[in-house]
Amino acid sequence: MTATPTPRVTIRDVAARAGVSKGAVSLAFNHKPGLSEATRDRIFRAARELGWAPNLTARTLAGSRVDVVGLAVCRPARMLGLEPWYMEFVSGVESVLAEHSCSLLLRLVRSMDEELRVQEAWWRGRQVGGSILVDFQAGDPRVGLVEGLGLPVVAVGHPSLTGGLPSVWTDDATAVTEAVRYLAALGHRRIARVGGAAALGHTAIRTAAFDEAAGALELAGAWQVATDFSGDAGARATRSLLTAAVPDRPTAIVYDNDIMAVAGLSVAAEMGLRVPEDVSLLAWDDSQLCRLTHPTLSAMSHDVHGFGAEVARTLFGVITAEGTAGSHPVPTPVLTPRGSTAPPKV
Amino acid sequence: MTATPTPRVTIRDVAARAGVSKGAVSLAFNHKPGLSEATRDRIFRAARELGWAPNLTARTLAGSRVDVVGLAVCRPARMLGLEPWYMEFVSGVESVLAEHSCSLLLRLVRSMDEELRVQEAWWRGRQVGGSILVDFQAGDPRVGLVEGLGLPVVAVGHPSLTGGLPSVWTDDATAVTEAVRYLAALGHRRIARVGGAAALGHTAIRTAAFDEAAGALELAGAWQVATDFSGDAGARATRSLLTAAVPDRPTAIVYDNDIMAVAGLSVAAEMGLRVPEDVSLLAWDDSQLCRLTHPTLSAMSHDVHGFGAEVARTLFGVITAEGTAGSHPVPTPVLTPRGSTAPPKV
DNA sequence: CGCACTCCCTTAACCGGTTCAGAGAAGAGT
DNA sequence: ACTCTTCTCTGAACCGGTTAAGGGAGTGCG
Repeated sequence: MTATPTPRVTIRDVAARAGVSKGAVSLAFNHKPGLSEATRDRIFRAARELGWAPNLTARTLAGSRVDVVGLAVCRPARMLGLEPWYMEFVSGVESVLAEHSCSLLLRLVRSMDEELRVQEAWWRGRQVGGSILVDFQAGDPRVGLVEGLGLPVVAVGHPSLTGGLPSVWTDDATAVTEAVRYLAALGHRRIARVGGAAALGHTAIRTAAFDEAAGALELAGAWQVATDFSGDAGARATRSLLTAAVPDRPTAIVYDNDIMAVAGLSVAAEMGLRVPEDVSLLAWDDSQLCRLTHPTLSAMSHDVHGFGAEVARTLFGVITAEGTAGSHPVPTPVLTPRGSTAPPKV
Repeated sequence: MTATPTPRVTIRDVAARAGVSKGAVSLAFNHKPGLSEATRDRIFRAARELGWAPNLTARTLAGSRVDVVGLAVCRPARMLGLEPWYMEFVSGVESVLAEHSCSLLLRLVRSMDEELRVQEAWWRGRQVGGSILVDFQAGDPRVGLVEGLGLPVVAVGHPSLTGGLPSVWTDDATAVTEAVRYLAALGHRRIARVGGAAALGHTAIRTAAFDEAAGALELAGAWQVATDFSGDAGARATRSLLTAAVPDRPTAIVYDNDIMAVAGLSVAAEMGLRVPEDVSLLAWDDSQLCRLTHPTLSAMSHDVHGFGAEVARTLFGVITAEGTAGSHPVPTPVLTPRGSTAPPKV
C-alpha cells in the first residue's frame, strides 16, 4: 500500500480530455444552458473517467455559492455533551444539508462576543453561505450584526426575540400553558417549574407563560427557579423545592429539559418521595432518555430532528430567494403522559 | 438599521492604504521574514483600520494551509443525540482547534461508503487540511483510502484496527479487565457485559478482554450480548439477562456506555430487583448522567473532553510535521465506584 | 571606484474555478 | 445571395490571496 502523491486533477484536465474549453466544463457542471447534449455528455464522461469533481474552494472564490452553513454554539462544553437536544438538532440540520451536498461548520464559542466575531469572520471570509443562529437573548446583538453584514441567516427563536430576522420557532408559551393545565386537570394546585438559563429568551417566554397560566388557574402555589440546564442544577433546584414542609411543597414539577427531569427523579427517590404518588414530574423535549427511567417520564414532546431539518430548509430559502423570508413556527410540543405524572395523593 | 451591502475589503485595499504591494501585506500577515519593522507596523495598522482579515478561501486556493478539520460520524441520528460521548469529544476537539483559529467540518453519514466518498471529496477539494477518523472496524477501508490519498488524519482507535495510521486510543482491554476484577473482588462470580455494536473494533477488543478476564478468574458465569448502544437495546439486553432464574442470573452487569446503564437501572427497578443488593451495575464513560440516577452509577470513568483535545493536538502534529506520527494511548479509564456496585447478596 | 552582498520590497505568475462578451457556424427569412 | 437569429463554444478577465524571482538602495571591502 504505497502512498500515491495525490494526483490533483483539475478542470483543465477534464476540458482537455473532452476536447473543450474550461468554460464549457464549468457550464456543464453547473447545468447552465448553452451546450449541446452531445458536448455535455462528453464532458461528463471525461470527468467521470478522471474522477473529477469541482473544487469547492475555487468555486467559492470565484464568487459562486458557498456550500457551507455555519453554526456557532455558546454553552459550556460539559453541558453540551449532556443535552440530547443539540445533537439531535444538528442531525436534523445535517439531513437536509446532505441533500444539497452542503456541510455544517460547527464552532463552540465561549461568549456572545466571540460568536459575533466568528460570524463576521465567516461571512467576510466567505467561509459560509449562511448561518443558523440559536439561543437568542432579549436585545440580541446578533440581529444588528447580521443585518449590517447582509449575512443570510435563520434564527431559532420567537420573533419577539429575533427582531425581524427570518426565524423558526416552537410556541413555548402555549406548550407551557398546556403543561400547567394538564397538571391542574390532574388535581395539582401547587406546581413548580425548574427553568433553564435566565438569560435565554425562550426561558423568559416560558417563565412569563407559566406565571400567566398559574394566575389564570388560580393555583394555590406556583414556584419558578432558574438554572443552567445542567443535571446538577436540576437536582439542586428539586432538592430545595421538595425539602419544604407539605403545605409549601409542590406536588408537581415541570422541567425545562430532560436531563434536569432525570435528576429530579433521582432526588425524589433519594428523599424517599414516590413518583408520581407524592410528586409528579414533567420533562421537556422528550428524548429517548424519558423512556429509560423508572418510572418513565411524562414529557412535553416534540420532534427536534424535524425541527433542525425545517430550520435548514428555511435557511436554503433565505439564501436562494434573498429576502423571501418565511418566518414560521413548527408544531407545538404535545403532552406525552407516561409514568411520572398522576393525580396528587397529598 | 439599514442593511449595508457588505463592503468587502481585500488585501489590495490594505496594501494601498499602507502604501505597499499585495505581496508585502501577505508577508506581514504570515509572519515571514523580509520586511522591516516599520513597514510591518504600517501594514498591521492599515489592516486594523480597515477591519481586514485574510480571506481563508483565497488563502486555501493559493495553496497554503487549510484551517478546517473534518469529522464524519456514522451512526443513526437518533442514537447520536443520546450519546454524551460525541458532543463531549467534539467539544474537546474544538477547544484545541479554536486555539489555532481552526474550524470543525462536521458531517453525519449513513454508511462507510458515504464516509469514504466524503473524505475523498473533502481532501481533493481542499475543504479540509486533515480529518479525524472514528469508529474503526476490523479491516477498515478508510486505512487504504487515506494512505492512497495522502490525507493527514488521526485515527481514534487501537493500532490493531487503524493499520499504521497515526492514532490515539484508550486501552479498553485493560479497563475491561479492571472492571471484571473489581466486580470479582466484590464477590461476584456471575458477571455479564452489555456491549456495543459488534461491528465496531473497540467492541471486539472489549469482548475479547472480557472473555479472557472471566477465564482467568474462573468465573462461574460470564455472558456477553451485543447491542447498538441505544438505551432501548440496553433495556432489552438487561431484561433478558435478569429474567433468568437465580443460579443462571448474573449478579453484576457491565455496560458499554452510560445510556445503556441508565436503561439497565430502570429495568432492574421495573423487575423489582434492588441495585446494588440484587444486581450490581457498572457504566462506561462516566458522563454527568451517572451522578443523576438513584442510586448513582459506578462507572469506568475517563476524560472524554481531554481525549478529544489530545486527538486534535495529535492531528496538528501530523499535519505540520508530516509523518512524525505520534501514535499513543491516553490514560486508561479508571474505576469510579458509586452506589450501583456492592457485594452480591444472593 | 567598482564589486559583491544584504536587506526590503515589488512584480507577475499561479491556485481552480466562474462568467461574460463575442466569434463561428448553421438555419431562417426575404 | 445576403442579412438576421439562434445556438455553441472559446478566450480572457477575475475572485483574493501566496510565492519565487528579481530589482534597487545601502554597506563593506579590496
